[in-house]
Amino acid sequence: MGRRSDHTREELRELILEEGHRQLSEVGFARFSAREVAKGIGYSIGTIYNVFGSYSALMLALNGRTLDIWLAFLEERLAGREKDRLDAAIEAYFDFALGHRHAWTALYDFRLPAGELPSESYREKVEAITGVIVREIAAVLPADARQHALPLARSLLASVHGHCFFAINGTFAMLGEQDPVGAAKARVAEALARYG
Amino acid sequence: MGRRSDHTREELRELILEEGHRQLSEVGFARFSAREVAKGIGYSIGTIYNVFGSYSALMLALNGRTLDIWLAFLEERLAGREKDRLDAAIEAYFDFALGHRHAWTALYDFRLPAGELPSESYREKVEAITGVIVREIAAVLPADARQHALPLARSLLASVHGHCFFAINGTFAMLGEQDPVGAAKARVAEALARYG
DNA sequence: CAAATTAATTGAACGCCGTCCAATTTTTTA
DNA sequence: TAAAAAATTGGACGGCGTTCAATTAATTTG
Repeated sequence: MGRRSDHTREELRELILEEGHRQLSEVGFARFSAREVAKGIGYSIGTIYNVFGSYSALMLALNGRTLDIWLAFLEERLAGREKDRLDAAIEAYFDFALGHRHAWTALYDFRLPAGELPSESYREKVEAITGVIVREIAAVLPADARQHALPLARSLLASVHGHCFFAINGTFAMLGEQDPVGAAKARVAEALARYG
Repeated sequence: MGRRSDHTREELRELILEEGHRQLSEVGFARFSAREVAKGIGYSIGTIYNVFGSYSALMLALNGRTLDIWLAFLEERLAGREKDRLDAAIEAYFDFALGHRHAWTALYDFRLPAGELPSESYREKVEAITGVIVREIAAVLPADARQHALPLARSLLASVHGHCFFAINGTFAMLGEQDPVGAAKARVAEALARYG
């Protein structure tokens, strides 16, 4: 088969990302393959390479999509919430990771080959999620401590991430921890307590 | 070539682990291959399978070796230290991860296929490292708060892990965090302050 | 000591993978 | 309508984990 006009380049890109994310969510990073995505949309492997150029570019785009979904999920959980917004954000972190286990895990399992850098748009997505946490932390800090919101947000994100990661990869189960979410909330509360 | 007697089964196991860990540390998990290890020790791929049975069993043994080295590293850093032992442990966490980047990363990049469980000996190694932290936390807690040492240790390990992970995978760099170790120490100190 | 048995080792074969690219076909341009 | 450009294919390549029949050496048995 030669040139087709079933889809524009943009449609094709969207088709691949849609099917790719579906498959990634289903089989997980270790079993994910670009060839299988091509099969799934009825195109050949070569077409994936036409559109994305490489496996890492595809993975980065898929992880970008996960970040998009994650951000939307987080904002939705916070929307309209009056009290305990940070706790809600922590719960959302865990719920998203547990509910999209494979996609979430792929965010960290996939590493760019040495020398390659994440695109600007990928960085923006990561920063957008961080931005939500910065905003929520700033909101609970006393006015004279607001300048600590960004460093605190980065650090508390790391703490929550560690708890979530151990919950998902089995480390906590191995060590007998039964309430990872509660532990994460406690650590965040202690950090904030310092600023009165 | 048929049966040889160059090495006993135990020697062969050790040979494979030695070379495997060397290669894993050099090329990282994504590029690591059992075939290449076989080449490295002058045996065929079949022999690796005779000794370990599968790729996951080999990886688990290699990660077990990393945990052994990590535990020894941690204990050595703490040996003879009088003050700020927990801070020293946190520094050791980061220093080990940074100094053995590929091996440390492989501990988390490699996931057992669904259904397989880590061996008892692997669990013991993880618990041994946790045990060090439990001990150090218990030592700084007031006597009437000692029962919190284990849950606190699990949780603070997760926090420190999150910081270390973000330091190594580039998330912190992306977000402008310049002092991951300092942030981790601050979070741990705040958690302990509560029992102060 | 010789013959039979057991154990270890090999490497080709299989079906995957990411990657590349010459050939083909359609669309667009001239 | 002819020429140029763009898109799509799928075979080829070298790699991977895994399996296993064949081979060879060590060990046991008679």
